[in-house]
Amino acid sequence: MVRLLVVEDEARLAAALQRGLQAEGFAVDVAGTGPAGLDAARHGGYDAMILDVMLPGLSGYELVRRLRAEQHWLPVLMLSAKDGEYDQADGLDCGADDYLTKPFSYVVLLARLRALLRRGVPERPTVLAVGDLRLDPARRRVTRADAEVALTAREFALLDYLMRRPGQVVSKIELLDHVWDASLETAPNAVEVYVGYLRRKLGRDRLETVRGAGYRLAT
Amino acid sequence: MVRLLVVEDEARLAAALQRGLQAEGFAVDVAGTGPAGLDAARHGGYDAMILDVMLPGLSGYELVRRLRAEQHWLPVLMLSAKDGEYDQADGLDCGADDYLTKPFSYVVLLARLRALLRRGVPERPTVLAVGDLRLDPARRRVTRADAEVALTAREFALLDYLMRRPGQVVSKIELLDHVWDASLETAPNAVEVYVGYLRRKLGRDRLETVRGAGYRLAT
DNA sequence: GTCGCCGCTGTGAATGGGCTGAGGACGCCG
DNA sequence: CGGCGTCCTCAGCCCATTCACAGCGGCGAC
Repeated sequence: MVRLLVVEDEARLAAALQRGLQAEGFAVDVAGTGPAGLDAARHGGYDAMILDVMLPGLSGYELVRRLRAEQHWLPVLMLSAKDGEYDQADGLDCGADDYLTKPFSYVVLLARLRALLRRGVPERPTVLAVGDLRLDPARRRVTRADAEVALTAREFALLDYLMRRPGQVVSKIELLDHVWDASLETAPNAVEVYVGYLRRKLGRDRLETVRGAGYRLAT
Repeated sequence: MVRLLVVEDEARLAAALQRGLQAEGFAVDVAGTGPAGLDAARHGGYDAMILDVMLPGLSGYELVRRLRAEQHWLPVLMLSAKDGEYDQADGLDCGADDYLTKPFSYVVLLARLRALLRRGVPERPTVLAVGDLRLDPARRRVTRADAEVALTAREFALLDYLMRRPGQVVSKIELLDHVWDASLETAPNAVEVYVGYLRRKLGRDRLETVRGAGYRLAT
């Protein structure tokens, strides 16, 4: 018997999901708020969780983040309204395993869910490694050629974001949106400043400037 | 029917153990690597595990540590090569229940195993150890370099939580959720205060502050 | 070469995260 | 009731961190 947890505050959608999934032979529990969902996920012994992003009390992002911080590797399929306010990378970054944009097809949901269950418990997210750089999100440690590098919170967040996209060009705007608080109005120069800090600590040639486009982490 | 799990990569020894123990009336499964052993131990419903220290993929120490961190209290009998690289205390500290040094007598193995099974599932986790700190959850005692340290209930709970995640950064929010009553609205400053108390009692450098992220127990 | 723009960096100010001493609230025990 | 131990809030301090600013340097267009 495969046990699922659905965390969704919209009662009609929650009920529809529950009925549909039960018809497929799953055992389904529903939680209607973020805190209730977090608690159930912690202690309920579920095989997977379907999680809405917009939730009262605690956002889906925050919920997954906390779950992962506590070493729970329950597979998570995230549902988001496609209002563009949040984007896909956000969900995956904070520890979800797959992602669907509302409105979604029920068949697609089922297929993704089955894929997730087949994959089983995601192996513990390993340290991120690019070249001789390592970044361990849980221990919040960064090493370069096995030597520890001390980073401030902002530097760490920036490097984290770049290391999840090695070789890709990331624009300053994108970095401001994701590494800095989106609401806060910060000058793009701040990104330049922090890239400068990272270059000093990690070596000049790790972070390439792509003039007019953004930055790229050398692979 | 008593079910045993043998985790041992040396095929000849594994086979010998399996035959011998089956002759004694046990049901015996064998896993040949650390990860396979961990997985079997988690889900296999065994009554006890015989575990080699040197394993491909995941050491025996690490295997037990993870198992205990997940609140599995399966009795574990550990086997180590006596090359002195690891010592007995290591094995016991990380959560094994008994210990044998290779080469061992089969009769002794059997006797220890029977003792372990008779004792039943250890009622509580064994002593948590990090550096020269020991914390015994059952007896509610903490020692530092063999000297007892008196802690209040809250201090104890906080240290307990941190010692189950050595080296990892734990945020104040997470601590409030787990060490304090989640429902209760407590200011994050309370965490700072109690970290201060622990530092006074345990030594200044045991608890590292990771600014903007949380705290980390030095390993 | 010249010009303009983009990015880099040293300086310094404001912020706010974290630490601590003081003390109030509460429960327990004599 | 008074003393004691524990829990937790509060306010003030310290200083690492963050970021704006402004001047400089270099790249690319022409």
